[in-house]
Amino acid sequence: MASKIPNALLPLIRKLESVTPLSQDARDAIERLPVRVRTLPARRDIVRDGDLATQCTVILEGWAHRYKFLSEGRRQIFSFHIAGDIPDLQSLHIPLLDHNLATLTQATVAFIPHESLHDLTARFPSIAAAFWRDTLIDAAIFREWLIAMGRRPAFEHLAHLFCELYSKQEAVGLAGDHRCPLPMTQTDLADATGMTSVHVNRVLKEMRSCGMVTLHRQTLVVKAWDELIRASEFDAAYLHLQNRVAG
Amino acid sequence: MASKIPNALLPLIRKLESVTPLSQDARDAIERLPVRVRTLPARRDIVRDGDLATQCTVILEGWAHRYKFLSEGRRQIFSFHIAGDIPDLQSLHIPLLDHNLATLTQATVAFIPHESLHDLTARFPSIAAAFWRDTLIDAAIFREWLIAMGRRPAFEHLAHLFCELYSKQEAVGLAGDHRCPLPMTQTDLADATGMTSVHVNRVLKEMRSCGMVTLHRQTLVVKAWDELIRASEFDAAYLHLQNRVAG
DNA sequence: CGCTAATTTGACCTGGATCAACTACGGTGG
DNA sequence: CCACCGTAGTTGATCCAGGTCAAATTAGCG
Repeated sequence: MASKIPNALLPLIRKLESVTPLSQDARDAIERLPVRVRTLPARRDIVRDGDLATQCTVILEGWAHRYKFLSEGRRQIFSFHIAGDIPDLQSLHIPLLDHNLATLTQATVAFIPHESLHDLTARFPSIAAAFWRDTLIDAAIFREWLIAMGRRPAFEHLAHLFCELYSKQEAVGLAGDHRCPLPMTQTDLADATGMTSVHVNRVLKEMRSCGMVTLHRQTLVVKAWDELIRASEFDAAYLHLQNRVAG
Repeated sequence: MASKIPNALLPLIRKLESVTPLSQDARDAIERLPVRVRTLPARRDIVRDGDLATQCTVILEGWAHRYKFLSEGRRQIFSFHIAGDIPDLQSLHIPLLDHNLATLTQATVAFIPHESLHDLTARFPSIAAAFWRDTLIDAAIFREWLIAMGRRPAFEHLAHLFCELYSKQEAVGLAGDHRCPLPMTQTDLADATGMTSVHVNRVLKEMRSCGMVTLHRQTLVVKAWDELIRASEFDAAYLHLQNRVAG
């Protein structure tokens, strides 16, 4: 089932361009990367804590997430990923994984050998820079999550997360009109925000009842974007998008 | 006062080598970087949220920290930095700062122009890789802080932070014998862990009274390292140190 | 239609926040 | 050398955001 699919990596190119300009040469080189494409069921681990990675994963369609388990079944989710993301790009320079990467929904992913990526970045410093930049934005998002965890109450925290996930999708053309897919369960949201699923549920109820946001059937609908931004003190600057979200 | 000081960047080399092996050529090239060395008082901002950076900062002596303010005086600290660290290395590829970098104690720092660093990384891919790797470890530490914020109770959270700060110092020869400098106030610890200084104080009291750790006069003394590790489920793997902490 | 996972709700509890003193200590100026 | 002052640390009393536990209710889905 290994195959080269023309333009399979288009989502990756679109994602990189949402964050860094690319030359035509660079785009072509990315499209010529050897890829192994797979479609995985929901909630399937892709790489695990402790693995030694030899390839990177590009999400082509669907959602993925990174997480880690602690004792007594506690779980922390670090990030959610959409088409175009390379959630384990870091394994290129730190092959020993310190957390898990798994699908969230059914997802189509492409695997690219580290070797090919090392070769690509050696030939195209601009792509190396774009990749590095991508991992730095990843870190910027972690910092924003840290703020939310440490200093924002539950309502603002969730509101902030919704702004982020909407903006990220909007930047690659997967969202618009103040609505977007959001296929995670309330338990996932809880493990991402350090709350309880019960409390997530109550906060969502409050958001619904104050007419700000609804989350139903895997779809987020923002009824009052400006208010949501204001309530969560969201500033998209940390996402370092090329084309800033209009509002 | 701008000057080239021979071996001024030795702490940087030592730090990089704690995390990646370097060739003699690479070490020499780093030592030849043009640096502007300054000694700054405690609590002095180095670069600020919103600045466009044109240089990177190497900590040569003393401590620094990164943080961000929210409304109503809330503050979140993201990281603490010691000799050898380049806390704003990311500005090399994302010049627009999304947080503040400041000294914590009086500190001696070296500034290196982005230009020189771009030139260096172009000539030495191995150094580029080491730098990239360093920013990735930075991100790994953020993930660990996220876990602590989201899923660890206060005692374990602080214990984990102490393990991390001890290990990081131990790796570059700044700590040993289960004791190390820790010059932050209880308010700083609170803003790093998402707690209140009052609660930090009570947790420290508990740690003291159960004979695990004392923190007095800017010095951390770990009385029961194994217990501390166990209590906080600390696993130094995420620091990706070359010479793993013995215990 | 039946089974399982996800959401929702209620009752109650607690870790950590808040508020308000009070104490210890390293300067610093007289 | 000491009196004074500002910062940091300590403590007690009280409160509440969010956790815990348990039981419905609902939504998907084969």
